[in-house]
Amino acid sequence: MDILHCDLDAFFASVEQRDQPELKGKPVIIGAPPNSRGVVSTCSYEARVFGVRSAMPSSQAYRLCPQAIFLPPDMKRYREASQQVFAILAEYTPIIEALSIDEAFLDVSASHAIFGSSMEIGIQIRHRVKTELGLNISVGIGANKFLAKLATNLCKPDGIMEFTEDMVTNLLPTLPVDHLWGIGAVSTRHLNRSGIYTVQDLLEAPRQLLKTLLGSNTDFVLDLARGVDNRPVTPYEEVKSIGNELTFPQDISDQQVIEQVLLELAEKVAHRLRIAQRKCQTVTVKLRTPDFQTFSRSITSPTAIDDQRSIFDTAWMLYQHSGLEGKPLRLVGLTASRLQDGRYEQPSLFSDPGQDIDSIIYRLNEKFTQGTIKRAVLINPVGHNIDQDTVGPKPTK
DNA sequence: TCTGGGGTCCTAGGACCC
DNA sequence: TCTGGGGTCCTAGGACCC
Repeated sequence: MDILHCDLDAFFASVEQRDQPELKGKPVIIGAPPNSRGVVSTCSYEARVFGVRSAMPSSQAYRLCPQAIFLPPDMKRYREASQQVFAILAEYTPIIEALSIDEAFLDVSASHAIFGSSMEIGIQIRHRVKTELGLNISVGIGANKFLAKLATNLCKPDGIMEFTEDMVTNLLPTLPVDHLWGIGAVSTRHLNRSGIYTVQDLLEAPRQLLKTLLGSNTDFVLDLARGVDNRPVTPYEEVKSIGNELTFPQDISDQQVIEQVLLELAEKVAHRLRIAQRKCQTVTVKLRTPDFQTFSRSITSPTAIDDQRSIFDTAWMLYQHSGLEGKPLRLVGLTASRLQDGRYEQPSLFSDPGQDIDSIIYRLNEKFTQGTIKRAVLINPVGHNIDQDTVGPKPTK
């Protein structure tokens, strides 16, 4: 029982209710406004009573709870609060794995001599986060990550629970299959169609059937179903991709607008690459049509890049060869992957004058505030010569 | 009802090489 | 003249997580 899973309750909404006392006790929804195409990011428990949930379209949330107070996310404040919480967690063990801004695993196996049992540590953490930061944090305790997280999910909100050996035997088998890590909406539907609803059903199902339903995930899921999870708590993992995307208020087919959006996305991605001291070899453009079909076009080059100009030029070229040029789109995204160490000059066959300019813009923006200086929209995307066959097939629909 | 934005991992087919 | 087998890389799509 050495793994703790700590999860802040309705985090964004709780920060707002803490800082604006007039919101206490009221349904608060953090996310996109109800008349937009966006979704709910987080909502207070007062809003959940009405059936409002994370990831639900804001328009639907409004229909369920018209009296709710809708607020846009203030990520800067949430990040500050998150850092304060993580500072408390770090006092109990150095082995912390952040799952997101409001969730973490702690390996406390070496912390008992100083801080007591896992339950005692959990109680201390909850007390301190509550009294020092005014936030509720739920804590699950288990022999491994999966059981600890399961405990949190069962004791939320504002709870603490240890998932005991006895619960592995008597409670885990009775839970619905979607409580298992990696079993989402699609797998649940497939399993249910085959008469598999609970963890016990899954354990009794023919292995061959599970293989066809779950593929390579089968062994991992069967382990979880028995309460086995050997994944270690990993404090740091190198980021593998950096991307930004944008859903438009209305569908856009004007190529000049798409160009401008790609330029802005390229600026954001390039800036984040530099912060992370990374360069990318692969650029991917994501396009979503009004019927919600999503297409991607990517290209990998032997030269790693991190400047806005090169990223934009590549993205624009991919868009122009996507087969969706001039078609209405509801979303455009841009992702950099195959990341390399960006601290050293990458060998290149060609010199790129744009890179120097971007370095200057970057440093100036670092020195003042980000976005003060921007590259003007004078980039001529022509000049790239790409073999059509290397871009991939055009969408058939 | 009408679907965000940030990610990770997996699969399958084709190109290409030996 | 009618066609191997293995391995790796790239690309596109999709499931899943928070």
